[in-house]
Amino acid sequence: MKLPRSEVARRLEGFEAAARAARVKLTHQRLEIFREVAASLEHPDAETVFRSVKARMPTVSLDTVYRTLWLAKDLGLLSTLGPRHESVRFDANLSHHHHFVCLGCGQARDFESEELDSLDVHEAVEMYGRATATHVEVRGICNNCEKAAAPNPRSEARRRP
Amino acid sequence: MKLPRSEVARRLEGFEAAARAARVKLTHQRLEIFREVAASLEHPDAETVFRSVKARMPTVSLDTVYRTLWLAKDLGLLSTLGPRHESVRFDANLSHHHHFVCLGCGQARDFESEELDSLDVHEAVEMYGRATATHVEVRGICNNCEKAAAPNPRSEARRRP
DNA sequence: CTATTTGCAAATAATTTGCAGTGCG
DNA sequence: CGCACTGCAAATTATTTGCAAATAG
Repeated sequence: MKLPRSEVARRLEGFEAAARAARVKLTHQRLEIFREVAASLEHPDAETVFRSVKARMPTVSLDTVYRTLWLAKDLGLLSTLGPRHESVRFDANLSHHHHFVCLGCGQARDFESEELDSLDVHEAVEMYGRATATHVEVRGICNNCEKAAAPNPRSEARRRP
Repeated sequence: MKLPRSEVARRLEGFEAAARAARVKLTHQRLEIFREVAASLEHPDAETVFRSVKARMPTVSLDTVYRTLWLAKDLGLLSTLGPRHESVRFDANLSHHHHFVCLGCGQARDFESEELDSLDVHEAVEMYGRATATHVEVRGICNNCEKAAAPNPRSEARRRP
C-alpha cells in the first residue's frame, strides 16, 4: 500500500507554495518532516515522524517536528485526528447516537438519527476490514457561539499563539 | 437543557446493577462521580467531574474520579470521546474523506464516499447550531487484526491493566 | 474481618516553551 | 547580515501509580 510518487510531489509543492506565501522559511528539516507525513497513508504521530526523519537527518529534534506539524496545520496542509479537545470526555448516553461538535467552543452534543444509523458503509471500507459501528461527527458552529461576536475560545485554536 | 430525572435514575440503576454483577464495591464516591456524568448532557472531562463532585464531597480526589470513570467504561456504562489514540495523529490528505478505525490496532485509514459526503444532517442538528462539515468514522476490525489470532494491542485497551 | 478502595504524593507520557546559537532569504 | 528557526533542556498538562489508612460487604 503506497502513495503515488506524483501525489507526494503535489503535496510537497503545496507546502512550498504555502510557506512562501506565508513568508515562512523553507528549511531542510521542515521539508523532510512534511514529506514524511505527505508520503504516509497511516496518520503517524509526532514521535513516529520524528523517528523516521531522524534516520535520515540525525540532528532533528522532536520539538521541531511538533513545531513543523502545527505549522503545516496552520497553513491548512494537514489535519489532525485523535485529541481534538484537551482531555478525554465521558458520555453516559448508551443509545446509538452521533455528535455535533462546535468548532468555536469545543462543546459536543448528542443527537440521534435513524437515517445515519442505517448507513451502509460496508462496501466503502471492505478493502480495509469489517465495519462494526458507524459514528457521524458533524462539525459546525453552535447557536451560542453564532450569537457571540467573539466565540468562546476553547479546545482547538489555542495552539501556537 | 436538562436530562429527565427518570433517565438519570435509570442510568444509576444500571451502574449499581453492573457493579454488583462485577463484584465491585458501591462506594459513596463512585455513586457521586457516576451520577455527575449520568446527569450531564455535556460530556464533561475528568477535571470537570472532579470539581462538581468536590463541591458536594470535599474529600474526593482527582485520581478516584479517573479510576471510577475508567471503571464505568470497563463496565460498559459510559463511552469516551476525544483522544482515542495516545497522541495526535497527522493527515496530509486534503480531499474530503472519512476514516476507518481499527478497534484492534488503532490504525486509521482514509476512504472517500460520495454518498457520505452528500449526507444532509442540517435538520438533525439544527437545534444545536449550523453544520459546516460532516465526518464519518467507521469502527471495525482491519484485515490484519482479523487474521491475527491475537490482535496487535495498541491505542485503547491499555488503560487499567 | 478482609479484600477493595481511597487520598496523597510522586511518577509518566505527550506536548510546549525559553534561550542562545545557526542559517535562510 | 538580520531575524526566523533550530536544538537543547527545563516546564506544563493530562493521566497513572505505589502505598498506608479507611471502609463496604
